Amino acid sequence: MSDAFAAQYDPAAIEATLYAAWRDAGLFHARADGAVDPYVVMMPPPNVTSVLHVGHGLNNTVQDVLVRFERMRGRTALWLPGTDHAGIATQNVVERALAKAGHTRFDLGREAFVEKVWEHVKATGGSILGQLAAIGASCDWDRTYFTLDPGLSTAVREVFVRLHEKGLIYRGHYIINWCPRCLTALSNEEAEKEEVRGHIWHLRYPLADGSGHVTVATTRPETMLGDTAVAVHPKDKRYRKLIGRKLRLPLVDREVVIVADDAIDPAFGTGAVKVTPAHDPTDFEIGKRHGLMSIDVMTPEARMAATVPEAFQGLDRFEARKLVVRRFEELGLLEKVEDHAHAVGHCYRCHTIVEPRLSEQWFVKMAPLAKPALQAYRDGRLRFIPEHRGEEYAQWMENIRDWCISRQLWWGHRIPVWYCDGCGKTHVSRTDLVTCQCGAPLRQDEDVLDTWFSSWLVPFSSLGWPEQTKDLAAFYPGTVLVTAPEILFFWVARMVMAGCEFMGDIPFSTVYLHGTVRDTQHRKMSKSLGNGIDPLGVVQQYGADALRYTLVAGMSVGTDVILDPNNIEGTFAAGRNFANKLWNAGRFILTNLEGPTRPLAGGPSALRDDELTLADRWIIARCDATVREATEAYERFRLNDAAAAVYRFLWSDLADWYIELIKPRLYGEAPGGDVARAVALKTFDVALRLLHPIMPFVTEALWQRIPGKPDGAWLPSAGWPRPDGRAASPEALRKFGLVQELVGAVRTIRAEYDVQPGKAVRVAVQHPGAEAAAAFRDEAATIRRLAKVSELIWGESGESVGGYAVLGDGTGVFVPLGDAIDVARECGRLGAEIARLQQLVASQEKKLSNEQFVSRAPADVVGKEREKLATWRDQVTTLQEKRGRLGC
RNA sequence: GGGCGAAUAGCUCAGCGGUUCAGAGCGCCUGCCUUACACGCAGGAUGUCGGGGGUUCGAAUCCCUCUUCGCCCACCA
Repeated sequence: MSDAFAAQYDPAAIEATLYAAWRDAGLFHARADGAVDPYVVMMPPPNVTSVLHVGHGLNNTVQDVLVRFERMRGRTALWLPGTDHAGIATQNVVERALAKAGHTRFDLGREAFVEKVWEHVKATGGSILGQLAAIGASCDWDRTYFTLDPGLSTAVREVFVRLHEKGLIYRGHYIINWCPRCLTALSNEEAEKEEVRGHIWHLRYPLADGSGHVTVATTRPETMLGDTAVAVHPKDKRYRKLIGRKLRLPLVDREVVIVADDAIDPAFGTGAVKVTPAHDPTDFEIGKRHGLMSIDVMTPEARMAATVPEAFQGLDRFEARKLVVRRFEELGLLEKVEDHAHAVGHCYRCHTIVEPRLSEQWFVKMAPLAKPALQAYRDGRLRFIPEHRGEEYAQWMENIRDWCISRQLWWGHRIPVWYCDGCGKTHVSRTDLVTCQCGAPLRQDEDVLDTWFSSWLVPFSSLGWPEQTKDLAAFYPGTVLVTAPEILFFWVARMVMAGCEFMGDIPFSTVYLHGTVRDTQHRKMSKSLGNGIDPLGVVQQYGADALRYTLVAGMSVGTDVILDPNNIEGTFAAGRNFANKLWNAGRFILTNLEGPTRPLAGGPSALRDDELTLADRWIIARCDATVREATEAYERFRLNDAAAAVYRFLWSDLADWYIELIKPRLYGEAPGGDVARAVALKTFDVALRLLHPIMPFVTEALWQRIPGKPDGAWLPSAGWPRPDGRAASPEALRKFGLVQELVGAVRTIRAEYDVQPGKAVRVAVQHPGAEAAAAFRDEAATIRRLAKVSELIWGESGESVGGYAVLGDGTGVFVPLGDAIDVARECGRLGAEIARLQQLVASQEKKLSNEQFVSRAPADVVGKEREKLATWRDQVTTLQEKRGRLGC
């Protein structure tokens, strides 16, 4: 450590050094041998090429706080980091780079392209992990994984083969979500439904015999080029007679039949539905039931294919839509157009509208996997925070649909399936195959697996599965999964299913879903909106602790974190200021240790009561209460409460009061300096530990300077403070509370009467309660010092002009101010105060004269209310006496 | 179309086992460079706790309803 103890905390000067020291000391490494009550957190692996954004910042700060907390409590804490190869996203990045040079991946060919992606990943990939270090993330870097690592790839194949053997993986022709931009199939989850305001067109299809027409309603007129039927409900009287009749499809001049199908809702649209089996899932099912033809009318890029009339060929689907509508209009077959809002799927990577498309893909049968995963939730073995998220999980599990896992990409785990063109056999294999048993060469399936097909395995694949490793034995199942709600279904739910299927147990028992970081208009932060906050910029300018504190203090269970990208200073200053406050409090305590002090091996309570002042006992009690509050808050994931508790203790109690009032003792102007030093140091030490999970750097920087700290000891492994029964003292809290009230009252009077800051005043304390009297005697020096009081008078001061106040326990406070004050103003003030109290008295009397209340409310409640009334009455009497003496 | 959250000081939010609960931080106003800190100290103002109705001796706190935001799910073309 540098010896500089500057008046201003400089995070940039110490963060990197401290982080390296922790890492080099092996503090973040969890040993599988002799692991103690393991606490395991799987980091949601960021995309390998991504750059840290504030969402990552929030997610990883939360994980780090939890992990540091549990590690300090002595548990073997494993926070396992990794990166995701992110199939579509990463391939897109490299393809865009190629496009700039005027090339496509097809120009390069598969092998060269994949090589290129690897180059890109090796050159730039994983830098996000270094960025996590910059915010203080205490992950076990020795175990960092990449989803394309050999070990994880083995796990992927193992899982594919096992599921296939169980009949849970199959290949088939179905309507899937197709992204015409990424040129790949997507899962249902990857096609994000978004409300789109469009139109619904009513198109007339003439009957083949010219005897009339049927009107169909559609939101996608261009698909009519691929219609092979019109369907109506079998019981729909309007159309019953037409079932089986033929229609002549305009534009394509094809005859299509009218079929009856239960899937049709007679109440919607016209009750007659055009059927396009190749471009709509419902139509596909109808087509299967009625043996209809499927005509694919689009190319992979969603242009009109060679299967449509020449006039439409090559047109983009939306151009084709316009043209179809125009043609219908020209033919007099466009009945009407209505506005219509409906949910349309968008590619989650490039936001292009997905096209439902018939194609051959690989699927995982999900229902059997969902069963135990749902059961775990129903049993209470898997819990969600906030709780209501569990219902979303359950709903999804209950309505689960099969998972399309094949992607028409090149970057990813290639599907471990080989086809023989000789004998036609299909081989599913753990190892690469070259030749078929029949002697013919094999060719591997061209597709790769969905990126999530590797990430759903990480709770065990990252620990060495399918090998039975020590890590796996020690750290599976894990403990908590921390993430944003967005990937609940993509990742969390699937991990639970994989854990149940392959490990026989859920991978974690708690899912903590924190909010999303949004701007003040509640918009998600994103590059395209330009409303993002660069966490690394914040770290540079304000320090990692300020970033972390702001994120943690701003979050509460179940709500989003709102930050203002247009007011970075206002957003992060509080965190920076707090770090600086801490730094200066520490600077004061640590530089005032010269002179005798007490070794406090057993904690503050090791001091004998008779050598502690009221203030000492108070701060010790407050410290102890803070230990309880903070610990419970961390345990309950109420990180903002933990932050607030320690903030209050450090700033309001320790800095504002205790440090101020022990100054005379430290300077040798009052006895007990050794005890004050010991108490200040010890309570400060405790506070540093309590705050370390949230603000690791500044706490460590200060803790390293604590004298007597064992050589080579670091805060992350320094242990967690325990609540101490002997330290708790309600009596000290009450009594010192009265001292604070008294000081506050005098300060208020001083301010109200513009008494010069340097000028001392006298204070008369009148009919104090027993505790107040004792407290004021004990802390007379404190009162004199903090309220600038020259003399504490017991009873009457003999003067009549001055400021009055009444403390909560009824003690009167009179500050004689001689001619220096405005009598009329003080009379008014007293009058207002009396009126306020009288109102309270009146409503209290009413309450207590209410027979219903007195008889029905619990006795202790009634007793308390009576006490309140008595106190207020006393206060009124006191104030009226004062008013009388002022001659109001 | 289903399901679910949230509405409390100018801002972000606590408080929701009913009876000192109307609070915190930031912001704002006033006075202070008091030998740890002006990224500071002291003092202060601000809210019919979204509207309406109900239960109760008593409701931000429980129930109903309305309004406004937000989230999740959904093959009504």
